Amino acid sequence: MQETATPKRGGARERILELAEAATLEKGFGATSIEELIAGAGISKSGFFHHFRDKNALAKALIERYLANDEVILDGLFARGDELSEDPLQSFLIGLKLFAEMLADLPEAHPGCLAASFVYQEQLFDGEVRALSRRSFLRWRARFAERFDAIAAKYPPRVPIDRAALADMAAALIDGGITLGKSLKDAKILPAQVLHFRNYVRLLFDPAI
Amino acid sequence: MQETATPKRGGARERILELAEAATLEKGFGATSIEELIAGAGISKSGFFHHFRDKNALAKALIERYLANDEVILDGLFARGDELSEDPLQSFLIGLKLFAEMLADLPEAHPGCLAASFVYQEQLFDGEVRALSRRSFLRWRARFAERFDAIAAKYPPRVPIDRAALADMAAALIDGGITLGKSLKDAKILPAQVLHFRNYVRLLFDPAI
DNA sequence: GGCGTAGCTGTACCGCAAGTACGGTCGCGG
DNA sequence: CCGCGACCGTACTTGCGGTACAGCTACGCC
Repeated sequence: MQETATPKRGGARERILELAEAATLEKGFGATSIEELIAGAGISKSGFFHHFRDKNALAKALIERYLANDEVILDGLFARGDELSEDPLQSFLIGLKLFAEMLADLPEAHPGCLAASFVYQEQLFDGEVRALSRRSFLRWRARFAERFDAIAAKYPPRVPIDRAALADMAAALIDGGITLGKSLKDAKILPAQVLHFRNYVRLLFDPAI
Repeated sequence: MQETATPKRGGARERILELAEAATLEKGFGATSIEELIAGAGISKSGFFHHFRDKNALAKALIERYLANDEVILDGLFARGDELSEDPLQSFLIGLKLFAEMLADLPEAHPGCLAASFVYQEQLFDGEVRALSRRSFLRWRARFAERFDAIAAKYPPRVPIDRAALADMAAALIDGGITLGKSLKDAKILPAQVLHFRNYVRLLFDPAI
């Protein structure tokens, strides 16, 4: 974690993205000025516009980075769940628990969901940005729905359910949990909601309960 | 739906709030310019600042109006649930169903949750605005938790639950459902999520399932 | 009937942030 | 040594939030 005191040549783009992500999650994209970013990154305004055509391009790069990173993390957790159990239900429940634990272990509250924060907040994003988060949501829906299919095939659900809606529930709960936690400044809300979702899945499928 | 062609004297404040709410939910508060509001409302810039000290005051008035309106609507639905059944669980389930039906009957997708849209998006709001939505969340948590107490007293839950976290789940699901519905432009997501919450409550408490 | 006040209009101006334009500099690989 | 990518510097335009005043009008109230 080297300080930006040294205006090291090269890598300015990465520094900008880092600063912009933190600032956006803290106070919103609109409230994050280019001037504050270039001051923090130690580059000039021309330097900024050399890397990003305009603020919109920054938003796009930001969310691409964010979504890719999220995907790696979550994939890792559920892959670990698959390693620890062959049962589709158990491995999914393990994945959820690992996720909740990871969230609970964050020193502060989860900084926020960039994708969600961009859903509100300006049309500006010429549709490209919205399309990006849209596709990301759909990918998660498909991925979760697939797991629910495998689970339902082995454990008939207690009540009939719509796999897509159940997958959406995870996304909605995570997003809403982040928002709620942010508003109430309570880091425990988000992991608690993930565990509630886990509990719901158990009540739906787990015959042992 | 009368056009604002007639610059009717009086009521400009109300017109501003109406326009500002729609614009904020569509593209964000930051992207909503005062100039576009006064153009739409047919008043001058001085007129705007006569009603609102600054943009922050507009945000505050906006969210006050929004939260009060929400409260009236939701209270009405759950009061109706209480009328239709004396059983705490049943009346709550009825309230949730009425809520889901109301959401499903909206011609378009729910326009969005102002409280949530203000959680991200600028520190600007001198804390007053954040405090408002914060208190609103806490009030809902208390109100729902009370109902869960009554329900749990009569129907012991299938698994131990935290009443506050369960109340938060409703808020998180609604907020996340709105966001998801907005992003995917699918009006059915939100009511589906409310019904999922209802389903969870049933699985937790209803002995008949 | 005079008087204040709410609800505006109009004009002029400031500061800041986004974005444009364009020329110059430095280091590195071919 | 040439070009190109990664910048720096300066200067300028535009739009928006916000300030500062001066004035106008309809309505309610003592």
